[in-house]
Parts: sequence; C-alpha cells; structure tokens
Amino acid sequence: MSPRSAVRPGGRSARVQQSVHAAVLELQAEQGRASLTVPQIAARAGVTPSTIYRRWGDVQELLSDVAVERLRPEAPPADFGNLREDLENWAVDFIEEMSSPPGRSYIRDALAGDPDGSNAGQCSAYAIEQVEAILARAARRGEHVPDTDTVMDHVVAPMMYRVLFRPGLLDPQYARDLVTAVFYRLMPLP
Amino acid sequence: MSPRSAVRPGGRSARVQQSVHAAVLELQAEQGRASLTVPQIAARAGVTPSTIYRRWGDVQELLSDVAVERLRPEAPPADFGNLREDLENWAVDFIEEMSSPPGRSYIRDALAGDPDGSNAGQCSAYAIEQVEAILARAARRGEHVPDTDTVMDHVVAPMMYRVLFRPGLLDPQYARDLVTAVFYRLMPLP
DNA sequence: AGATTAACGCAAGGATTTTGCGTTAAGATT
DNA sequence: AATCTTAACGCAAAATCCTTGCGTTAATCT
Repeated sequence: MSPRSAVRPGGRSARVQQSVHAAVLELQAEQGRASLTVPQIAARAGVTPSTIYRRWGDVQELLSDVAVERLRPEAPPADFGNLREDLENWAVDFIEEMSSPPGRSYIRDALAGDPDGSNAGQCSAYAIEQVEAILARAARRGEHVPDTDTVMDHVVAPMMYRVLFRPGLLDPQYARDLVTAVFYRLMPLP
Repeated sequence: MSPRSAVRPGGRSARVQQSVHAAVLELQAEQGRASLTVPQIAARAGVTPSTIYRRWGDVQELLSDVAVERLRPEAPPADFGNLREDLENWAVDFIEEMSSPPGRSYIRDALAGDPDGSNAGQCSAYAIEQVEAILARAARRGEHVPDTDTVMDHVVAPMMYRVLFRPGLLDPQYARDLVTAVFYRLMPLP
C-alpha cells in the first residue's frame, strides 16, 4: 500500500504523489532523513501539510512508501548463460545495493513505516521475482535448479539478516559463498 | 545503548527508567503501540515529558529500548543431551517467540528506533550467545559441530527474514527443517 | 562531609499534527 | 459531451506535541 487507501490513479492525485516523492528524495539528499518533517516536505512539494497527513498518515509511512519504490528492481537479472553465474552475479549486485548506506536506509525505512507489513512483503516479492526469473531461465536451458524458497532462505535471507542486524560482515565474496553453498547442497549425496 | 548516552546507573535515574519502561508495557497492552505518545507515557510513569525527550529522544527510540530488553533471552537453551535436539528445540522456541504478534512487534520496534544499529546488533548478539552455548556444549560432548555463523546464516537468518518480510510462512516445522538442513550439510560428501 | 555535575521538574515558546469546511477535479453515468 | 458524484485537496483554527532555558535534586567522587 503506497498511500493509505485506494487512491485515484490519475490527474491531480498522481501529480501530488509525484511531487511529494520528488521532494522527499531531494530533501533526503540535501540534509539526510533524520531531520525531515512533513511541513518541510509539503512546502518543497508545493502542497499543504494536511494533504500529506491525510494521504500517508505520518513521515514514516511516507518514507516507507518512497523506500519501496526505490527498492524496486529496474531490470531483469543479467543473463550469463548458466545458472551459477546468473545467481552469483545477481547476489553480488544485490548485496552491494542493499549494504550501501542508501540501500540500508531504504530497507530500514521500508520496514519502519509499515504497520501492516505490506511494504515488507513487497520487498521480498521483488527479490522472489528476480530469483524466479533466473531459475526459470535455467530450467528452460535444462539445468537442474533449486527451489525459489531454497534460494530465498539460504542466499537472500542471510544477506538481509546481516544488512539489518550485523553490518560490517558484508562483502561480495560472502554473496558468492552463499550461492556456492546452495550448489553444494544441490549435489546428490552418495 | 539504552538511553541516549551513559546514564548514571543507580538511584533516581534507575527508578525513572524502570517506571518509564513499565508505563510503556502497560500502555502497549492497553491500547497498542500505534497511538502511544510521549506525554501519555510520561504521565503514566509519573515523570515529565522533557525527561523522556532528553533521555530517549523520541517515542521510537524509547520503544526500541524497551523492545530490546524484552527480546533478551531469559534462560540458556535447554539441554536435551545432544546437538540435534538442542538446536531443534531452541529453533522452535525461537520461531514461536519471534513470529508471535508481540514478538514481531518488538523486532520491528527494535529496528525502527535504532539510528546507529546498536540495538539491532544487540538482538543478533543475543541469538549468537544462545547458539554458541548450544554448540559449545555439544563440542564438550565430543560431537561434530557446525560454525556459529553457519547456524546464524542458515537457521536464524531464514527465520528472521520470514518474520520481517514474509509472515504467514512460519511454523515450528519450518524451524525443524532448517536445522535438519544444517545437519545434512554437515555430513561428509563422497 | 563536602564538592561536583548528571539528571530531573517546571514552564514558556515554537513547531507539528489534527480537524472542520468549502472547493476542485477525477471518474462514472447518461 | 454534459452532468453527477465524491475522492482528494487547500485553508485555517485548534489541539497536541516537542524543544529549550533555568533552577533544583540527588548520584557519584574526593
């Protein structure tokens, strides 16, 4: 749920949403998100504060809304011709994006202003979508592929756990090692 | 960091912290955490709002402080005599606590009002402490044990990911399956 | 016991949030 | 295309919350 409830999709409402989002991004870049206030965002966006309060409720829900939009993947995962490289490169890109200061900030904002968990669900839906694209492509090639949930549990989840709870233990090699472990697990036992 | 900076540990400061924490828990139980305000908490605790503002900054940091305290394990993991059962039972307890409505609420609060990530770090430190206790006990018995990080990455992280991002996919059997997978991985390959 | 100073209470001033009401314009109907 | 309905907006007043200066209390140190 971007805005508080179903919003008229076009015209003035769309313009307001766009200018408010743009104002948030501008002000975040200028002064960080700690000191953002609704009246300030409203002034920059050219709307009245009450418009923001009625539509988003408070600053956090607005920031959560903006964060989810910025976390949406912009392109399908790159195709390297085989599952292993596809997964490894996607995981490395993912960890680099999510562990960067803005990435971590967006994740925390997305979770913080999300009373019903729908924004968090959208974040995982983005990751699932990307993983499934990689797995489906590999399956079409005839490769043996793990379940989506296996990749989510053992590649995505460990990375996100460290982003949220253990920053400082994150580097591209960690992402590669997690992918390697999934392939190791994929091999048949004696 | 519970309070904003080093706080005098005893006497009046300790009483204020205790009564404020108690007030938060009471009001949370009575009316949920969405409508909590600092003046309301202050009134219930018998202190002035400025005391709370100066010590915790805002409602979120206070809630984060309270949440971390409630997430602290109360006892060391139960001893069933072998690693497998110790881990399985601990993981089941963990998932039940973390996926319950209050558990999820505390985790989200702990993350939300935590500008520098220290409260989040404390949460993972609690889990690490419990896991290490289980592993050390098994090692003393002479059992073959996985690394702490392996358990954190492939048991704790997937559970926490689902708690935060995919509620509805959580049950005790999932916790057991994650532990099973770690043991499967522990077996030597041909 | 006395000195030092962190933490608290009070109260004023400033900023933010809420709310009622009139107006605008998006989407539906004919 | 003109009209109707009502969601969304702007404005402004009122309520609430947050900040801050200053005097007081009491925890800690010597």
